[in-house]
Amino acid sequence: MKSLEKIRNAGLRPTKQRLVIADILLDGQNRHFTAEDLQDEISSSGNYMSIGTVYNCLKKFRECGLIKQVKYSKDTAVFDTNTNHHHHFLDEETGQLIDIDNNKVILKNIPEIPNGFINNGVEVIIKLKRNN
Amino acid sequence: MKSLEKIRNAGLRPTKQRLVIADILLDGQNRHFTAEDLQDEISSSGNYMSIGTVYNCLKKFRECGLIKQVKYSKDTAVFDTNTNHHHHFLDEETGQLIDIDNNKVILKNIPEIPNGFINNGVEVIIKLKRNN
DNA sequence: AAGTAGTTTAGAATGATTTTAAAGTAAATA
DNA sequence: TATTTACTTTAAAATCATTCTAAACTACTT
Ligand SMILES: [Mn+2]
Ligand SMILES: [Mn+2]
Ligand SMILES: [Zn+2]
Ligand SMILES: [Zn+2]
Repeated sequence: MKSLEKIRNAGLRPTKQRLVIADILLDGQNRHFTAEDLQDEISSSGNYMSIGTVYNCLKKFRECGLIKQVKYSKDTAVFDTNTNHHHHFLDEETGQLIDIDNNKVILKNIPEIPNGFINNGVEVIIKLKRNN
Repeated sequence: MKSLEKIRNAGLRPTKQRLVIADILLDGQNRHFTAEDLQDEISSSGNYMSIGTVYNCLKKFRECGLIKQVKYSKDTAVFDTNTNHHHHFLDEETGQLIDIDNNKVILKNIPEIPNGFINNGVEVIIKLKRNN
């Protein structure tokens, strides 16, 4: 599917900037990146985009489910092009994330959900340390 | 154990400010709080402390293992007085955390650790949504 | 008591993200 | 197609949590 269609299907206006970002991000690869990482890739691809627009686009993409955001990697916002329910290995030193397929992790016990709430998704983080 | 001992045992100098904080935090209750939350509690207890000092103390307490830090709750730093290995319920709307005992969660499968790394701890987050 | 290293503080600096408001563009309407 | 409307982009300023700076202070050592 073309970037134009993906953006239209998501209910967003296909601006030049959103198309540039969609071309970079929505290529089937699973990536974890910051706003600045993306701005650098945009530059490398021969385009220019203000950092404000990068943030605006990422917010819109997130809101309509084209990407996700990961909260535990770095102190800066990290986005994730893998929109499936999945888990992560996390190298706490560097913030590097590696995807874990949902079906690779099986929880035997899940504790009782507190009163007034419902389970809205389980996320497993396996923290990693370099071995030597 | 008295706050003075706890601080000494942790290898820190028992300053007036660290004692005030230890009195508030290390009372056996399990709390999740921000630097500003703590500064408010310090004020309520009739003491004054600059926000810089609150941050300095929390950093020292964290470094010597008297408290932990949770990375996925809010955008601001959240600290945790429960230093045992444990998991969390997370209300994503509010950032509220509820502790889950380590033994309440059993993982049946853990995927193979990537090459060059070792497992440095598994953390489970059960996201919650208000039910109605 | 004197010296040294560590700590507190107000205020400045930092840096990621958001806001502002003006100019530009996509979609809707005539 | 021309006009209108709503949304988007942008540079620059603002925000805000956190860290840094450097001077005054304090705990510990000798
Ligand atoms: Mn860069
Ligand atoms: Mn407050
Ligand atoms: Zn991922
Ligand atoms: Zn906790």
